[in-house]
Amino acid sequence: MDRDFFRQDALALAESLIGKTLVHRVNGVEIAGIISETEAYMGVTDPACHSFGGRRTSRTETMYSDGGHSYVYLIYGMYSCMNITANVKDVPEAVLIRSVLPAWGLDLLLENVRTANRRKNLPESVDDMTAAELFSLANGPGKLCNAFAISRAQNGLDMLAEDLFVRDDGYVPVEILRAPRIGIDYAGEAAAYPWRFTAKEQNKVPVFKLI
DNA sequence: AGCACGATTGCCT
DNA sequence: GGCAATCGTGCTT
Repeated sequence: MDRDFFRQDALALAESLIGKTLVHRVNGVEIAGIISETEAYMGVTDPACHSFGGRRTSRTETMYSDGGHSYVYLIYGMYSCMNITANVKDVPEAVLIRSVLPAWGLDLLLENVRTANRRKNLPESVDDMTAAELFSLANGPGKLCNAFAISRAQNGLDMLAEDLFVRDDGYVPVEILRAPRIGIDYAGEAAAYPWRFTAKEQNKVPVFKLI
């Protein structure tokens, strides 16, 4: 991807990211998955967005960077949320990555999930997991950050560098569905805007065709 | 310095 | 379907 790809507004970027691959390189090992669910946060005019009304604090500072940087914050005191900044510098829009379909680096990904959930009885190997079981390891914003080892240590990274980035592996969603965003009931009428994008699922797994 | 609450998840009934 | 876990953030004092 190039810088212009990320300089779309958040609504366009959120849709464009469905089917792209999110990659995190940890100690030379690549964890990667196909993005299957996103939400657009449209900046100063969006009551659900952290930068609503131009709010600019130490937490929201990276939202004001140029398109294509990571914005990672902590939610509910226990989970990280991974966003990618949209639009140009000083226009604080972002796209929340809500779900990915794990595709590469599955051994390390499973190990990350096991480390974050020591009490749960998770499979020891990916070899005997179905696609639906693999999908369940990263099908939520907090879960995918655990699976990808993303925390606030990864806040503000340039997504055009080689640590945490997006690439196009040729997967195209069979169909993109739109729905209201999750967990923003406080946002008034904006809570009903269809600014969440999902890849259509069949048998509990998002479906892509390889071009 | 204090406080209310959240772009969530998993476990319980 | 309800609810607890858990703490940084932003706003008030």
